[in-house]
Amino acid sequence: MTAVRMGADERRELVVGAALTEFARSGYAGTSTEAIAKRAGISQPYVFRLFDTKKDLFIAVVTSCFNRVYNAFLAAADGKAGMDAKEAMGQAYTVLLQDRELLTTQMHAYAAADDPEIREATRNGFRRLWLLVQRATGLPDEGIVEFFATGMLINVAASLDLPHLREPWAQGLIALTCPDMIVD
Amino acid sequence: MTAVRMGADERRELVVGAALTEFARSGYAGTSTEAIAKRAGISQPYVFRLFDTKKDLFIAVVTSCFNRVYNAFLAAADGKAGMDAKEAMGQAYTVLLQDRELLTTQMHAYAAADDPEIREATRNGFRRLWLLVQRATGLPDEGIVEFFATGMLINVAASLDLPHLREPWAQGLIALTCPDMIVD
DNA sequence: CAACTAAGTTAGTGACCACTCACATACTTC
DNA sequence: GAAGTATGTGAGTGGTCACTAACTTAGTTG
Repeated sequence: MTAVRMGADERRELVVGAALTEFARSGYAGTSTEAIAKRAGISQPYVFRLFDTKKDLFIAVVTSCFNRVYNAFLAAADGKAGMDAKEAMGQAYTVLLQDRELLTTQMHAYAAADDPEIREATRNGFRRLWLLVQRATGLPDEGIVEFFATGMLINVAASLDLPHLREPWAQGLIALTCPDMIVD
Repeated sequence: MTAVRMGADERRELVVGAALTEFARSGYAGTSTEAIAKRAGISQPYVFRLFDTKKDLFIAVVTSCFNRVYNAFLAAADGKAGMDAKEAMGQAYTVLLQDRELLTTQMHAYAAADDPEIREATRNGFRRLWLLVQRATGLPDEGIVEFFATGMLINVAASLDLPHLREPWAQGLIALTCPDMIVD
């Protein structure tokens, strides 16, 4: 059986999407290239023609995640400044996080950052975001720190699936950081 | 060759310590029980006599991490309340984080929380901390959220090794969240 | 249509890994 | 000192995994 023929770049994007789903669930070390290939609908060796190593693929996935956040922030802050821009970007983040894969992959990237190449890719994504928020809001460091600190707490809350945990402390946390995630 | 004989409980603690080091570096899926056994100075099969599964061992490690933080917070807040208690616990956290293993293991626990058993253990640790901080400070939810949000940003910053990154944005982040981690 | 290139596959391979089994050796207790 | 129990090991085992080699098929171009 042969997959429908496709340009390599297009196929690569498709594989990155499949890999995102798998890496989000099981992390870098816990995901097999076989699982990714199956989800992408291609043979497993072909993954290695498109990406030299599993690590390269993981880095491509992480980079793509950060890019999506970057673009969403950029669009949200367009024409705004100061607290207006900050709030717009915060809002944009909670919308993005409806896609839990984006978020868990981010956590896996931080966790896997012991590896130098993965660390550098993750750093680059994070730095680009930081500088963007700084530029778009013009706020002092305290404001940027608060923005990202809240974001990271949201990530952890989602990792632990707190929105589905019917306990007051968890509901309070969600209500204050990302009310959009409340389920009922 | 046979290891010096030891009570099972004592040996278990020793293995948890060795496993902490290995899991911190490579995460749950990325760490082999062989590596843990080697570090602990025992045979690999004996790991499985002490802990039924690799997952059980990982959970023991995660639980032990949270317990260490819990005890440190408890001691720091002793006899204090309100912002005093909060500051004391924040200070205690930055001291704890001199041990990077504690912190990276935490990140690995969040990342591995897709597994239900690991998620529950991690949740339990997090909840215990949250309720302790709430009780010890008596602050409203906003204050607790801010405390943990900052903590999570510190975790990420340490994962990305930002203290060693000589860039202004990173140094600013560190200076505002955990100045104790500045290296020079 | 022949020569070439790009897309994709099948069939491995060597290494590793969680976990098991059967056995050995040291303490304890009566 | 014999019997029992807890601590520990050596030698597998079935399965998985990242990655490779060699081949096929589909477009493309002169």
